[in-house]
Amino acid sequence: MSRPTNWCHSDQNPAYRGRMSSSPQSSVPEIHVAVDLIVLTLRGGELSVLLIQRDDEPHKGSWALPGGFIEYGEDLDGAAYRVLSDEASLGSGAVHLEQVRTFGAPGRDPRGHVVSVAFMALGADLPDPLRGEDVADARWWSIADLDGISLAFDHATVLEASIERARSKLEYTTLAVTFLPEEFTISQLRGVYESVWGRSLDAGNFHRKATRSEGFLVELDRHAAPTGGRPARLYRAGSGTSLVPPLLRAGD
Amino acid sequence: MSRPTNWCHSDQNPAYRGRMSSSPQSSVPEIHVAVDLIVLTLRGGELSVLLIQRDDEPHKGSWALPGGFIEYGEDLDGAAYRVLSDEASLGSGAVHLEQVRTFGAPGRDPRGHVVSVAFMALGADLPDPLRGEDVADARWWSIADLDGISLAFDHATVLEASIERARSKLEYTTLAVTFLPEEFTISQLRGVYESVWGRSLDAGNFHRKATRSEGFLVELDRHAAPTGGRPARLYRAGSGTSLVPPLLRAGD
DNA sequence: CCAAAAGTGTTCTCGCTACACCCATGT
DNA sequence: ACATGGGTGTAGCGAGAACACTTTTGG
Repeated sequence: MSRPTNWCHSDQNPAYRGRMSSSPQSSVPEIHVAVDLIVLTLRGGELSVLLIQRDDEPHKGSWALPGGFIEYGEDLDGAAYRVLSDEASLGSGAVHLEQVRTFGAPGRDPRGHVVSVAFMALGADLPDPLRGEDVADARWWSIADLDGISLAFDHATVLEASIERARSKLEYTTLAVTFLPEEFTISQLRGVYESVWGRSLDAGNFHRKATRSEGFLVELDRHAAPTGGRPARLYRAGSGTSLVPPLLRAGD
Repeated sequence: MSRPTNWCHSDQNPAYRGRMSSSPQSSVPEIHVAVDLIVLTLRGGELSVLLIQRDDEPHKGSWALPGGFIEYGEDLDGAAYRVLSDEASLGSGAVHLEQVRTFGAPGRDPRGHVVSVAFMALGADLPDPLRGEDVADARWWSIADLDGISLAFDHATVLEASIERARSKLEYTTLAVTFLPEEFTISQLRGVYESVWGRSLDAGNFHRKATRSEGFLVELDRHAAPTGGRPARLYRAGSGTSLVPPLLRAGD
């Protein structure tokens, strides 16, 4: 990373010299680094996000994304997993974690300059959150129900960017399986696409495209319990990560 | 931003309380925030990146990406533009700037924990860099010539991620025009795709697809000076940003 | 007239859509 | 039997690839 060449302040700010001592003598306030988590799952066929109601100023009473500061020496992913486990009681095996973008406008947090790395976490049927400290409430929100709600900080923007990222990645990656349990049917997989994209897909065509994408699915010998019709074959996720050809959402 | 809810350290570290005072009393060293720039342009039909040869430890003598620390209160984009102007003498009008990803592994800089936001900057026929302070050398490298070279820090990874991002975005956005001057011909545009993707494209088919993509190009009444054949019509960039249908690189 | 680059036309193929149709189960 | 969801077959359409062909310039 960094500091490739002329360190902009290397000759002005002692904090940037040598081994980066921990206490700069200057009175310049520090920039803080945080992670924000956009935890997405499907609840009853609805794409849903985990939000927390703030119990402190600023934005007291507003709904916000879970997040927290990064500790010195901690990996970005590690911090995201820690927040996930602290605030959503989710182990690292249960979710797919992926960096979305970093937000660092100086005015986004009224208390100071906070640079926040947004992480998207996708999981299958995640449990109801435990209420953490300093939290008035915590619960899953269906994306559709968030229309009139205004989120704290710039979290509406962050959430919007993450959802669009997820929608887009379903097209050309095998990301959809992260919304499902270990074993699943093609119908369940189609349900993921329909829920995330908000449109219905032709069952027959979807079946063909999904089963023919190299590396997407592994066929099992078992079938799911029937739900009023022919029992569906079970599959698990294949080893591939990219979907060729892609599964496009374009066609109206 | 953030700090949505239970601030992980809000009750332990005074720096995270109230208005975020600038001088924590604890002895925990600070995390520093930097930007790294992947400046890409076309030089003689070759996709090229601006690198700087380090004049200080660590990695003294190695080639690295230009970069610098973010100042308190400074926007991420603003910091990127500042580094661009300081180290590459490029004004903000000349380039397209876009965030790629943030790298924050604690061991990536031996001097301390530096979280670095990578920005990709694309421009048309950018000038040779001026040599900044603390820089042994600075020059354009053709991507192809970098094969055996090992870059400082984790910059090889950062560069690789950026190039793949650029290649991919040419498919479904109008990003290619940022590599060209204000007015250009379809052949020049095709040359961008060929250089970045490293493969040749059918001139006729490309012409049709480019001119028929809504919002991609604006046709001008003038023509370029002929180069041994029929003079090519001039175009300038249209107002659209996404390319529908996309221009895929898949075929062979 | 010839070479070379800019554009246009044409054919073939392949993937997707729509929808008909058969399969396997519960009631 | 019939309803319901799982899965396959198939005709038609539309976009891309390959390449022939026309246009417009310079030598």
